[in-house]
Amino acid sequence: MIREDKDILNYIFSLEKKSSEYITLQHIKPMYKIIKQDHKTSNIYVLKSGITKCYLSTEDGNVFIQEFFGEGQLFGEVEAIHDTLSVCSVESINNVQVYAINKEYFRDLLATDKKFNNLILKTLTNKIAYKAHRHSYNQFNSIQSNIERLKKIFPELMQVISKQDIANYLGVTLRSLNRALKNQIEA
Amino acid sequence: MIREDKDILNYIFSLEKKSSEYITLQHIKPMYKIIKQDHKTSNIYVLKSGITKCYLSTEDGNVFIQEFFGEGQLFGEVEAIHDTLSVCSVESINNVQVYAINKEYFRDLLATDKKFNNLILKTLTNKIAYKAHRHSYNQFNSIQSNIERLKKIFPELMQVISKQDIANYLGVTLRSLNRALKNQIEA
DNA sequence: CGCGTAATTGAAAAGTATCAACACTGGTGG
DNA sequence: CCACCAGTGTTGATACTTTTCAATTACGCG
Repeated sequence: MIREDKDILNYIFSLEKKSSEYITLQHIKPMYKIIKQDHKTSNIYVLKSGITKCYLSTEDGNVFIQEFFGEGQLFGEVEAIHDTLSVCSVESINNVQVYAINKEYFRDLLATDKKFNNLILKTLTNKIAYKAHRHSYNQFNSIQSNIERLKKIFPELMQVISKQDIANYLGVTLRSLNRALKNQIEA
Repeated sequence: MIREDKDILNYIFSLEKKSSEYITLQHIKPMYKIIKQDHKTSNIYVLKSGITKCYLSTEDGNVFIQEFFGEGQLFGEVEAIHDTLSVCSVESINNVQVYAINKEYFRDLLATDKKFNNLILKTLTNKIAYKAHRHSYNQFNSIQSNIERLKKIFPELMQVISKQDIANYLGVTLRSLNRALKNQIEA
């Protein structure tokens, strides 16, 4: 559920020193919007520590959490490659450290650094495969089995992430989530 | 709903002549599995004409259609880049023509041909953005509005794609789809 | 014609959303 | 120190949506 990507993180770490003008480390408090949906982005980010949520808001005020990002996860890259306004918002959940990478520098790396290019390709395909499975699983399983699955792969779930966020991740109401949780205990 | 990708198609077309040993045009009948889930793949495909469906089957026999592919759409690339067994199955819906690209050649292109590399990056990010919006929309809207949306962006829907496939795309039962369609007419 | 696949429909059961009330917690100011 | 407030979490009752199960019809094709 909260994926990580050590390969990216290590690589960025190795770049950090020699490219300090393009890669800066930022310390961010909880509930800060690092990327705002439908806005222009000027950086690509790699999460060094903490957890963020990536979500999409609809016109009628609904929020759907696409994914929680863990260590090493990359975001803002879709916008940089595709040159569009931001697709999602990304917001810190706890205290977070991110490497902010200058967009032009990122594009440059992508064009000139084969190893980096390959890492990004892998990250993108990972994201695609992740989304495919996630959507499929969501559709066919009850709220209850979805929660059980989340708890299995991420036991600290309830301590770290608010109920509302979990509900928004599963695409259900908070009420339904609570009922499912209660039934689980009884069963 | 059925996306296309002329850029990829044109580029493959331009490569076809000089690389005929690695790129072959295949003519395929309806209901043929071009890629089988959980199997090794040896080609990457670009759809020249026709429509295919890309779907994921679950252990308990459910089928969830990720996407319908139209002209120029690429598939098998996730497996090639990531070097895994196939994530989804891809099956022809009508008569279909595909360019089958040798996997090694594809990787070679990706590493040496900057324009190609860039096209693939764009295609991957497109796919991610598409999936993000699709999943979100699916969650928050009733079956009825989902259908209305599909009909708007693809009016020939009902003539081209079976009801069962549409239901599997929306992640609902055929019964529910039929009820929604009937209500739509009455309203 | 007869067969298999696709499509349609009804009724009951299960799952979810909506609305609304109430409990718990950690801070803030009087 | 207590009262108050905002944010978060909990719970019940009811209405609505979707699935499940099952029966029937329509269609294309050898």
